[in-house]
Amino acid sequence: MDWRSTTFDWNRARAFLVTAEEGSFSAAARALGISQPTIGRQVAALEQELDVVLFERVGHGLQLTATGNDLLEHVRPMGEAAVRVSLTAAGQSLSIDGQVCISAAEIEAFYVLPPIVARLRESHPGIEIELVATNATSDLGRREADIAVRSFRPKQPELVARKVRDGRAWLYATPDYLARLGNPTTAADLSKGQFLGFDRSDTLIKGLNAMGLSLTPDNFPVIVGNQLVQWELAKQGVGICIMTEEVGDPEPRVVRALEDFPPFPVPTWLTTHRELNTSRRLRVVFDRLAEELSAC
Amino acid sequence: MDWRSTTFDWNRARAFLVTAEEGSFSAAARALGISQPTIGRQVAALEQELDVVLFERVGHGLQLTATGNDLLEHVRPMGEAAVRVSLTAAGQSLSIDGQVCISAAEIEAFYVLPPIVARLRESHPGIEIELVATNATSDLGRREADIAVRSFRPKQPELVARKVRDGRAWLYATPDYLARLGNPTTAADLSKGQFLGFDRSDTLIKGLNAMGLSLTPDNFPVIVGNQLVQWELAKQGVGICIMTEEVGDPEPRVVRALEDFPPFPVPTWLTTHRELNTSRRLRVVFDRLAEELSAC
DNA sequence: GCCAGTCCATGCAAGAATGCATAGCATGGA
DNA sequence: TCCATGCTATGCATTCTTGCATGGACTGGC
Repeated sequence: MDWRSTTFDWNRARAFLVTAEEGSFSAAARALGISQPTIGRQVAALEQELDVVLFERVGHGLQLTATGNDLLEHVRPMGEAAVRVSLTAAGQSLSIDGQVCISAAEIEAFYVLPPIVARLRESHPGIEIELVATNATSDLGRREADIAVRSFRPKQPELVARKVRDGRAWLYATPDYLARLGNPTTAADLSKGQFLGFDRSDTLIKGLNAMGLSLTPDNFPVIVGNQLVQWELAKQGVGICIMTEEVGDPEPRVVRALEDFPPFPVPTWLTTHRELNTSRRLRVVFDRLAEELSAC
Repeated sequence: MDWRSTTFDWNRARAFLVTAEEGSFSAAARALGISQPTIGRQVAALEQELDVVLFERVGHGLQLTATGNDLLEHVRPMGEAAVRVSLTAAGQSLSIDGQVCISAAEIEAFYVLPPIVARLRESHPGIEIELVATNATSDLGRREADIAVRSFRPKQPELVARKVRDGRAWLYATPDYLARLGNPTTAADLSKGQFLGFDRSDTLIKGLNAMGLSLTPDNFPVIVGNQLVQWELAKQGVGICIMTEEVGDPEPRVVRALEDFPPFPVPTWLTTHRELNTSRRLRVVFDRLAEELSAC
């Protein structure tokens, strides 16, 4: 599209519109809350810009010319659209109905979020929730999600982040598997165990070793990207899996691998984009998540 | 109407519209012929003004937010109306069809203008002519007429005026009436004559006396505001009437009252308002009138 | 006919918007 | 991996716009 044809000053068009509707520069100035000389000059500038005569200055007051009348016919819908823009913008901060997309790791999405979302839907039926269960960190900057539930603080400084919980994770395995390992009681006993890993990076190894274990990539013969599948494998005795205590403890098929071992700290961070400050809908969901996640 | 709701900067709305349509600040800047920092700052200012987030700045390029999309829906018709404004304004100088109102003194409207208007209508059928025959000088400032045909230069400096003709007027009466006056041959002989006047002001008396006559209000027993009626009275022998030679000479019922008396100069001025410079229609009619009136 | 009220036009100083130059950064291809 | 390209963000000098104060002119009522 060629935008050159709209290069005339739109504010001057507004000055013309309000002047024509109100009947005088002074009245238009009062209506818009700006000064009368400004209105007069804006209209004069528009006349010069479009090379037309909009008003005939006739002593007291103005007289709309035929040309001005023709133009007014098209400037008026411009103003009506502007009103809708303004109302829509104001409504964005007020109307609560609409979609909110929450991204969370698979475990949270499966075990933690469903009851929270159910209660939210009950109290705010107008808010539609899209739940994205992925271990990949959704990019809030690209609006892949509105709110992310993560176990780390986001790096981007333009995002809004709040730590809502300090959780704990333990190592779990079936009693059967542990028996095969010789019922380990110390960290050293686990160095021959098989662990379930997320990927081939050594992030998890380093983390576990920092807690006192001494593992190598050989301890991770099974790599499963999907955390739910990983947990299912652990429950079937394939190996040792790290899991938050809220999920691991109630599971009858597994037990903690080392009872006297310190837990792994797992913080929960809520992250959202800047619209938190302007969208009431986003604020409602964010606050609810923060409240519920801190409580559980 | 409450215009407060449209107080946001319309130019910023345009910056937003073009940015959203073109996909980037730089592209929008090129399309509008202004600089990229300006576009970026205008959009940022609009976001702050409306308290919404329109774009997510994500490295290379921008990402329209849901809010931005909602607002775009209403800004787009604003832009479409703006295009129509621009096209209409440009068309005002180009389209020739429409009305033109010509004001003229009764004599000109009756004897001179009809054939001119007929030829104009033939060559430009799209131009509709409204002819106002009145001795009162129409106020072009108030758009009571577009073009005025007058025998004097307008006082208002903001009007466009051109002298198109130097005509001459004489004193006419019926031979019968002149015989009753004793067939006058000098100016002094006419001081007992009965003249037909327009009104009770002494403008006409002063003018005639300046030419060498010596008249008083007593010489004007019959006052007729309508020039056509006045001329009809003269043709029926009621008195002496001043008339342009184009009208007076062809009339068989009257003769010049004083053959050797110098004629009264009667210039013809065409006057119009400032739109002559922007309205092609007005220009066509004005030029045609100037041409035809100078020729006759 | 006078006077109060209201309107538009203009000079001047303060404030805001703009453009240029440039830095910083992400993307896609050799 | 490096480079070329195109994007956004920012500092600074300039230009443009705005508001205030004021003058001049017209309208309507007493």
